[in-house]
Amino acid sequence: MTGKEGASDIPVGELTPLEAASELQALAKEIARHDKAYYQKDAPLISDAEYDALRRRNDAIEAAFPNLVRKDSPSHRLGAAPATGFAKVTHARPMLSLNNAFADDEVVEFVARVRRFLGLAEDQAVALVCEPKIDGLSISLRYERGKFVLGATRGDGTSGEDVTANLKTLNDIPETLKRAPKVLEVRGEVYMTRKDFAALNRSQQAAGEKVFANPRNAAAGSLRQKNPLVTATRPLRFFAYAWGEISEPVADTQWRFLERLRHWGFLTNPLGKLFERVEDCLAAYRDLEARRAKLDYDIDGMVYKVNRLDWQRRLGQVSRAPRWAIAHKFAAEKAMTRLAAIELQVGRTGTLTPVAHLEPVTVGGVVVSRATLHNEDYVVEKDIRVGDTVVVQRAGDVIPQVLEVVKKKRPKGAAPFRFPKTCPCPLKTRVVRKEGEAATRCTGELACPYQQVERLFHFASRDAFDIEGLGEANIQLFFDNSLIKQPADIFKLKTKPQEVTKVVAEWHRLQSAARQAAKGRSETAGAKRKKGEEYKSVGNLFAAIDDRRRIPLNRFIYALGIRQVGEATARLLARVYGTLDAWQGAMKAAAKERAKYPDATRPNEVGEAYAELCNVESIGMSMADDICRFFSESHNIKVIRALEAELTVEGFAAPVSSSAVAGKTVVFTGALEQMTREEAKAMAERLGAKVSGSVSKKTDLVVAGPGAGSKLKDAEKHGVRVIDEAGWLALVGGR
DNA sequence: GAGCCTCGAGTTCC
DNA sequence: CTCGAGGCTC
Repeated sequence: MTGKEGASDIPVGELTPLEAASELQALAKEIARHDKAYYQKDAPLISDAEYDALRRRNDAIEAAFPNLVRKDSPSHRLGAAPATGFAKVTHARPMLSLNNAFADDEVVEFVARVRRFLGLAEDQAVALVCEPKIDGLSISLRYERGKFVLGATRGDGTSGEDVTANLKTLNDIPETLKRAPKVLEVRGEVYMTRKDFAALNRSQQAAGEKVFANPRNAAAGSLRQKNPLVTATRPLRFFAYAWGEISEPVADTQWRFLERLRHWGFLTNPLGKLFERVEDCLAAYRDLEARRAKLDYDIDGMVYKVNRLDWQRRLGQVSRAPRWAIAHKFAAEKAMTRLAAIELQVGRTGTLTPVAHLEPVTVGGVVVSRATLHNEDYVVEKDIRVGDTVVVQRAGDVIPQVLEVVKKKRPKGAAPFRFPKTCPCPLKTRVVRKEGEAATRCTGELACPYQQVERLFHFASRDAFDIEGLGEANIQLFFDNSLIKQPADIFKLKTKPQEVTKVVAEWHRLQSAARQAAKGRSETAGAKRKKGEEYKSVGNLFAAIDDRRRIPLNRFIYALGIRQVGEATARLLARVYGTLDAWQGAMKAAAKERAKYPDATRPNEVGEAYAELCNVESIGMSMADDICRFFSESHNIKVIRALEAELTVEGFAAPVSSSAVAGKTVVFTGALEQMTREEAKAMAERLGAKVSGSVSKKTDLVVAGPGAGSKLKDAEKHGVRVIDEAGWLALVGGR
C-alpha cells in the first residue's frame, strides 16, 4: 500500500461535493491508520513528508467544503487516536444473568430443585444469601497483583466495553487491594442514589443539557462518558457482590466471600442476610418490599444465592444462568390504557404478527405506545378487541406486554378481533395457519414486497453483514426506488452515485418538510438542512458497504435468511462444510435428493448428502427440509450467484491440527463427569473433530459415559471404536 | 413420550 | 424478553 492512498490528484477546486466527501472519508481512514502505526506501534508506514501531504490535502478539501468536515476528521485531533467509543473486552469468565421468580412458590421450587440436584435430604438445610437486586449496571473489575487494571461493562455477558478510566473516578472502587490473589475479578453494580439523581438532573436542566429518565439511565450515561473528567463529576456508587476469574480460592461460602470483599475495601449491600430456611428468605423479601420506597436507591427485587461454594460449583449453570441463584422480582408496575388499533406486521419469514397500538401511557418510567400481541391464539385467549381498555406492563421491565382486558370498560359494539385472511401487503396474498402451529404466514414468500424488504433488512443487519447506515428506513427507500431488489444490488449501489444521492436528498427534503408540518412554523430556519449533509451520508454508506465485501462464511449463511437457520446453526454449518462451495454443493445435492423422495420419513431413505446434513448434531429433518426448500428455489440460487460476483466469502480453514482426532467424526453419549457436554463438544471441535449426534458408518469414535444406551449398540453394529471419558481425555492430552 | 435445553423469530424503547 | 418449536436424552 502506498501512503498516497485516499488522496486523489484532482485539484480541490474541481471536486464535486460527492467526490470531496468520499475523499475526505478515505483520508480520515488513511491518516488514522498512519497515526496508529506511528503513535501506538511506533512503526511509521510512510515518510513524514508523505504524511504531511495527506494532512494538507485533507485541510484543503475541508477549507473548500466546510460542510463536509467529518466528525472523525483528522484536523480535529493532533496525532493521538480519537476517543471514538470504547474498546471491546472479552470477559475472562462470562458475566451470567439470573433466572427470575415472581411468586413465593417459584422460590420454594428453586430450593427444592437445588436439593434434588445435589441429592440432599428433605431436612438438610440449604443456606441462602439474600441481597437486594440493585437497579444499576453490572460491571467487572479486574485486579492483577492487587492493582486495578481493567474495568468493563457487562455487554452481552461475553464481552463488554472497557471503561477503566471512568471507573477509576469512583470513590467506591479501590485502586489497590491488600493481600489479594494475583488475579481477582470483582463484580458488582454501579448505581446512582435517587437524591444524587435528582440533583444531577437539576443541574443538567439548568445547563440546558440532557435530562435523564431515571437513575439507571443517568448512571449508564455517566459511565459511558468519553471524557473521564465528566464521569468524575457524576455521583456514581458501587456495590460489590460477585467474582469472575480468581487465581486462588479466597472463601468457601458466598457469605465469607462478601466479608473478604469488605476487607479489601469494597462496599457490599448492608441489607444482605444469610438464612437457612426459605421462609426466612421470603419474610426478608416482604420486608424489603415494604422498605423499598424508603431506600435511597432503586431495586427491582431480591437475589438468593446458595451459600456453599462447593455446591455452587456442582450445580453449575444452564445456558447463561447459574442453577445456584435466582432473582425474586417485585411485581412490575402496571398501567391501564386504551387499545386504539391492531396492526399486522409481516416478518421476513412471512409471519403475521398482530401489534397493539396503544394510547401512550407511562409504565415504569417510559412512555409505551405499542406492544406485541404475538399471534392469533394470544388475542383470542385474552379476547382483546379494538377499543378495549387493557392492562399493560413491561416484562422484565423492558418489553411492553398486554396482560389483560378490563372487560367492564369495553365499549358497546366492540367486535371480536378477526384475524385477516390476506396479507396486508399490496399483493393481498392468502395467508395460512398450519395445523398445530401458532403462527399465521403469508404465502407470498419471494413475491411479497413486505417480506422482501424484511429479508434485505435482515441481510444488512448487525449479526449478518452489519452494514452501517443501511437500516430499515434506507432499505425501504432504496427498495421503493428500485435501487435494491436483491442482496447483490447493495454492492452495486455505488455504480449509481447520482441516483442514490438524489433519492437520499429527496428523502431528507420530505423528512424536514414533515418535521416542519408537525412542529408548525416554529423552526423554519432551523429545519433547513445543511448543504452537503446528504452527500456525506452517501459517501459513508458506500464505504460501509465496501467494508463488507469480505465476509466470513457463517455470517454469509446467516444473512441468507433460511428459515430455522439462525446464528448458531449458520456457524455450525460453516464449520462443518468449511467453504461456500462445499456447503452449497452439498445443500444442492441434498435438495435434489429430497425432491426425489419427498415422503421419506428417515434421513437414510432420502440420500447421502441429506443424511449427512441431518447427522450434524442439532440438525434434524425439520431444519434440513427448510434448507432444502431454500436450495430448490432457483431464485435463491441466483441470489447467491449474484453475491459471489461481488464478494469474497471466507471459509473456515480446515483444521490443521496434529491432534489425534483431527478430521475424525466423534459422537458423545451418556453422562460425562469431568466436563459438560458443551465443553466436550467445544474441545473436540477445537481439535479439528466433527461432532455428530448419531452413530453411523462414518463415525470414527464414540465416547461413552455411564448410562449410554442405543448409541453404544449402534457403535457395535458399525464396528466403531468406543472409549470412555478417561480414554478421551488421555487421547486428546488431558484438559 | 416426557422433560429439558437451546435456538430462532418476533418485538419495544433509548 | 418471551414464546414456540426442534432436537436430544432418558
